[in-house]
Amino acid sequence: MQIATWNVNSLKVRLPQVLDWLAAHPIDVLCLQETKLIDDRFPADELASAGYESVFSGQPTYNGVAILCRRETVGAPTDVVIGNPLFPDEQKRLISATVAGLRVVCAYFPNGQAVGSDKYDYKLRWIDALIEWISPQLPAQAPAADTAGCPIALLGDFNIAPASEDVHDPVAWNGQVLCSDPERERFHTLIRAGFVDSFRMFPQAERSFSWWDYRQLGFRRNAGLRIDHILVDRLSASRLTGCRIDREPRKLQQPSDHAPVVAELA
DNA sequence: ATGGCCCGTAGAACGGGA
Repeated sequence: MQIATWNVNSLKVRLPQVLDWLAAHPIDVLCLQETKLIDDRFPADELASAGYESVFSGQPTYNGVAILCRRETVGAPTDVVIGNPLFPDEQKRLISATVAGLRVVCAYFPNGQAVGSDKYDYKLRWIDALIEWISPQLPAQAPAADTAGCPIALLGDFNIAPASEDVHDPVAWNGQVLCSDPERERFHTLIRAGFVDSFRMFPQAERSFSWWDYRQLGFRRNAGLRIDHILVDRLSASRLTGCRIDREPRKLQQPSDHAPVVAELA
């Protein structure tokens, strides 16, 4: 089973690339962020024709998330939850559903704009509420515990580069938004709670990133950040057979500034 | 040189992204 996440920066613009990518890769579950589409305009029919059932939560202009499920292999998503019940929010950044026994949480973390700004404060509060909401959904790690949840994966654009190795220029980015200690502490709180960073379960090339600035020839210079992640519970992590960032879509004409991340579960 | 690009909403610039 292959699960993936991709911030498409407008699904209207990127739909042909998404369809091409899905046709070329056996992706079973694809989480999208920044669809930037109201629900009435979500291309559910085109995706269904391509074999994917989708659930989505959008708004005009900004944000928007979706989960796409390959009908033939995993069927339609069930038990859909929009947003975080612990954090009422006008911004559409969170959707979760159960797919073939896996709880899939698709998240578009706030950007935060600048350390100390109101948006940064919102980002930290949003993440705190996510942690409070999702931690109890993790399967119990003690074998005797009777509160075990189902396997769970948290995929999305976290807007956090967890460590200096995830940053093309750690000195320039030191303490900046996406790299600040409070953000990284929250990422590690998720790890301590029982999530595993799929990407770091496997050997990876140095300077592996998932986002590159459109400006300054960011992609050509590999001046990027690794901010898109696939976290899975520890038991599911033992089923991982690989995790990779697919840079190919970033090379296309009119690309998203993010590349998709893919993890494979046995 | 603190901005360069891209997207949506506009129907010109501007907010937002990261």
